[in-house]
Amino acid sequence: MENAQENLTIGAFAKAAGVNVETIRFYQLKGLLPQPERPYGSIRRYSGADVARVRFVKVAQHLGFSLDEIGQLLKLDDGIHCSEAAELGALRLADVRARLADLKRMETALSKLVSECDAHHGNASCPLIAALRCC
Amino acid sequence: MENAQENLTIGAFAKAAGVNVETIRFYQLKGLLPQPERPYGSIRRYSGADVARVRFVKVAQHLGFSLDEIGQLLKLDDGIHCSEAAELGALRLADVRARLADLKRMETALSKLVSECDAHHGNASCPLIAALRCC
DNA sequence: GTTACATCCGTAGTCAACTACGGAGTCAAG
DNA sequence: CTTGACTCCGTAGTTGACTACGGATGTAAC
Repeated sequence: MENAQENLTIGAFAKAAGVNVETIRFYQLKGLLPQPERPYGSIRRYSGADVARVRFVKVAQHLGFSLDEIGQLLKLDDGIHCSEAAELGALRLADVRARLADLKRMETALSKLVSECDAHHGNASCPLIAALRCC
Repeated sequence: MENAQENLTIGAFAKAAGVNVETIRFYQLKGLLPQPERPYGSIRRYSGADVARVRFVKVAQHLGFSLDEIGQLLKLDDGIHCSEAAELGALRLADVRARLADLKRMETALSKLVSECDAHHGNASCPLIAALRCC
């Protein structure tokens, strides 16, 4: 199944993967994609497996993994190094939770200030500016 | 009150504000700090008001404002442009909330995957890797 | 008055993840 | 067999918020 596309040129490959051609080349440079064979100084060809690999990268990125970490995950992509993968996932999770806590703090502070500003009518000084100035 | 430090050199100023000397100069370049007078080709001097200004920048940064936005806020720092400040704050708040939602989605997905990995003992393939591969 | 440290200033480098450019080579259609 | 699009490849630019460098000058202490 899903043997739809083989022998793609880099342009068709990029389109199939939903990224720019330049991104493909960038990923090759970074080692996230193999440099494909190039028979007799001609053009490189890509397969559905390559498309899947780029999708893997994009999904992982969406979960907060950096390209470096995704490179490590791709090395574990034999399915048998689950604990290593889980370890990377746990690191990411911790980071995501830390950022979440940070953003929640921002949200609390900002929404308080904005609503104070909205309620502010007199000639007292602006609560938002005052909050920034005082601390 | 708080007339503690006047006539600070840039080094003392940076220390008092908790940033590097280079950061001060960078802020001057960006227009966040005024270029102070320099009598007869000598050394610039800074006051407590400058320290307060840098603190303002740092507090605002912590709430998610970019340096550009902070520049705008500083222009409103007369306390009478509350609605403009509130508008900037509302923009930031919307952005913070969007990022919050994004991170929450990441958190949900990642924590599910990591706990599945932790519960994974057999020789089935790694849930995390599988999740990245399939989508 | 000399030494040692601070300041001045412009330019360049850092990080991540691309994006853009440009000149050459290759490929497919007509 | 030519035209026009695509590909190759290396290098450079982008964004934001700094950080580093380095030679010249100022300044404070002894």
